[in-house]
Amino acid sequence: MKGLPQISGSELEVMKILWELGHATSAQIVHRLTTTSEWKPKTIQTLITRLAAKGAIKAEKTETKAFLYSPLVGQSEYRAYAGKSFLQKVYDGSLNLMFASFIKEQKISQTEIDSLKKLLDEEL
Amino acid sequence: MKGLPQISGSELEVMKILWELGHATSAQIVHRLTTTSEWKPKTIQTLITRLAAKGAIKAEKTETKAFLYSPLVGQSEYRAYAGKSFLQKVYDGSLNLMFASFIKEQKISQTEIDSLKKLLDEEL
DNA sequence: ATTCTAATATTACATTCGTAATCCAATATT
DNA sequence: AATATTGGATTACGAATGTAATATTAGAAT
Repeated sequence: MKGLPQISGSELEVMKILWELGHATSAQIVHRLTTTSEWKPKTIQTLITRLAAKGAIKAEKTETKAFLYSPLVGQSEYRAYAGKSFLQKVYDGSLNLMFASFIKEQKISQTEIDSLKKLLDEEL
Repeated sequence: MKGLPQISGSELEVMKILWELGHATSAQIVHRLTTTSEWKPKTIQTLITRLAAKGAIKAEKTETKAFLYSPLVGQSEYRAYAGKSFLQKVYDGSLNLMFASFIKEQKISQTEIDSLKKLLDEEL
């Protein structure tokens, strides 16, 4: 049971794409991110490279020169870890406190409230 | 709508003490943190100084040489901001997704479930 | 008044992050 | 084959962070 590699905010945007697509070439990633962000292609390349160096994604050789990248860290795995860290860091681990805070701060619709209550009911 | 100063993880530990005590001298902060952490006094001093430089806390002159430090950023203010950022960054803003994730990941007791449902009911 | 001490201020230094640019090698094009 | 293009590797560089040490200065003690 090791700790996940540290994934920075910018890097996370790359991860999101890989989580969505399953795998992608750097050209695909660059294409997506240049339309949704202000990053230059080289910047995106750097993020990809760093993620690979950290072991958060793997780069597979293909017949062409381009690698095919895929996530080695799963999104829910990441979310669980990030959530736990956040909870610990900001709320000293108190889930209730955190929920209360979120419910108070974010305006939350009746439909959302209902669906959350349903979620809680299922949790038995 | 300001934009809170960026508070790092280590710095946050100092903030927590000030939030708890309302205000404190550096000696007090150092005392607390040297017992609960491995940090050297000088390290803690640095954190205090940086927080002051960032405008997260204020340093008031007293009759003695020591300053009295107090938070300029409130804990709930911080939590609201940190929570919103986390939600956006990790769940792309979906509160439901996040809650579902937390409920699934953290083992959550029946009492907690009940108290959360109560919270949701109050939210009308 | 002089010295000791404790608090603040200044400086340090490696790592990570954001944000790229340059260099190099392997295909695609002409 | 010669060249253009493109993907990957290497290098860049400042800001923030973690973690402190050294230097200075203002009160405390003698």
